[in-house]
Amino acid sequence: MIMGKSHEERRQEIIEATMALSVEKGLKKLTTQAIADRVGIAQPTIFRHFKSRDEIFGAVISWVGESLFKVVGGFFTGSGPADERLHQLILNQLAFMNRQRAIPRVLFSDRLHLESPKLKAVVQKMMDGYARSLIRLLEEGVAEGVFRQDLDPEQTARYLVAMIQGLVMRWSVYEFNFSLEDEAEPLWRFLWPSLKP
Amino acid sequence: MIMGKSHEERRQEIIEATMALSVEKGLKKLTTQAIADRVGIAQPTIFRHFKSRDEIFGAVISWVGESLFKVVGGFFTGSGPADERLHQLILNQLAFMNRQRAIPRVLFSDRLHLESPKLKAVVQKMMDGYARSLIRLLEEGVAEGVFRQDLDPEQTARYLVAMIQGLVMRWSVYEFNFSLEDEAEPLWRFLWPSLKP
DNA sequence: TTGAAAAGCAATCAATTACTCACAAATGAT
DNA sequence: ATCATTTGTGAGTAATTGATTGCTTTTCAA
Repeated sequence: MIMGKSHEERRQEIIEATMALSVEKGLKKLTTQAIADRVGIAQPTIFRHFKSRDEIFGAVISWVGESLFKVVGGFFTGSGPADERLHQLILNQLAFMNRQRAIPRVLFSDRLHLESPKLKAVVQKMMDGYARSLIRLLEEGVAEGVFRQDLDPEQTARYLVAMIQGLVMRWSVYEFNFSLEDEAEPLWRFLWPSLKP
Repeated sequence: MIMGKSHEERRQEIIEATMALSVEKGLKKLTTQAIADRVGIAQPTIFRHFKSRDEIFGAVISWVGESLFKVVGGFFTGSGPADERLHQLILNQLAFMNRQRAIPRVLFSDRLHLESPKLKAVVQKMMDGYARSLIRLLEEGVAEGVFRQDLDPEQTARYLVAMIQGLVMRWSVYEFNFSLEDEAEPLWRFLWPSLKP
């Protein structure tokens, strides 16, 4: 019997295996057995490190959310003109998702939402926080005069989130067969006329 | 034993029960037992009318797709200025989805896509046909001069689809707690600056 | 060195669920 | 009216899968 890993190391291995499998196989085949096989441990050992299957997904969601916030958080509160920060935000967010393919499979999955009200609440809380930061950024831009004066920040934030989420879902459905990162600049050029003063 | 219904009637009942349940409970609880209970028949009777569970979903997808095309098809090929047709298309499509809540739960569900390659192909074929019609409409608008001359029809079609799909997914995740139809006009006003000449 | 705690596993449970089968009841064309 | 076809059902099967249990092995601090 090999027991090289500590509790925390194993937890992280399980989280990473879960994300990798969500990309490769989708959530249907994401059984505790499949995760255990991927990690190289027996299926019941999973439950030494997580109380339940849902707890694994919860940990994955938290990990992804924190990673995403590390990447884009700076643009919400950083200095510089709001339009340029929004531009960079979209660029960096799509580039991050381009690397972290588990995001659409786990975070944007309607499956998790409808199966587990608890996980749904976790995701919604994250999304709401993201939306609030985006609204603030848009408000700053309107005040600075770099966006349309009659721009509705809440509405615009909804549309921006919807657009990005729709794009990412499409990218996921098409098996990631195009570069999400390369889509960022054209998207910004398309959106800019609706934002500019 | 009551056997009032013909084969076709039962099939339709099963399709409608499946759609209703997808709205109420999501796909997780969408078992053949639940469908049978809803229709008021025994669970094995389901399999007198459908060869498999996937065949039910296939029938639902086809039915929804045909219904949607009946509503929006006219705007693709109709007469009149392309910008006004696009405007009406978005209005009518969101109004239709506002009534047919099963669409995001079934058609836009990543679950079906990843679970059944066959159903995924059916949905993608429908989506591709929709996108092609939209591209043609945009091309006509550019030729008419009612849209920007440097507008890229394929790219714009992708963005429009992504935006609508993102909005509808959000609406579904939030349990349909706002009117999708009321979102259509503001959405059009937001998008128009990116389309107009 | 040692012994309690942690990490591992084989075996198994319990629940779920799509699907089958043998047979009964209803239907409808002749 | 009759009987072949269709529609229906209760009972059961096989497969999947999250989670438990009892026991073994490894780890590591005292």
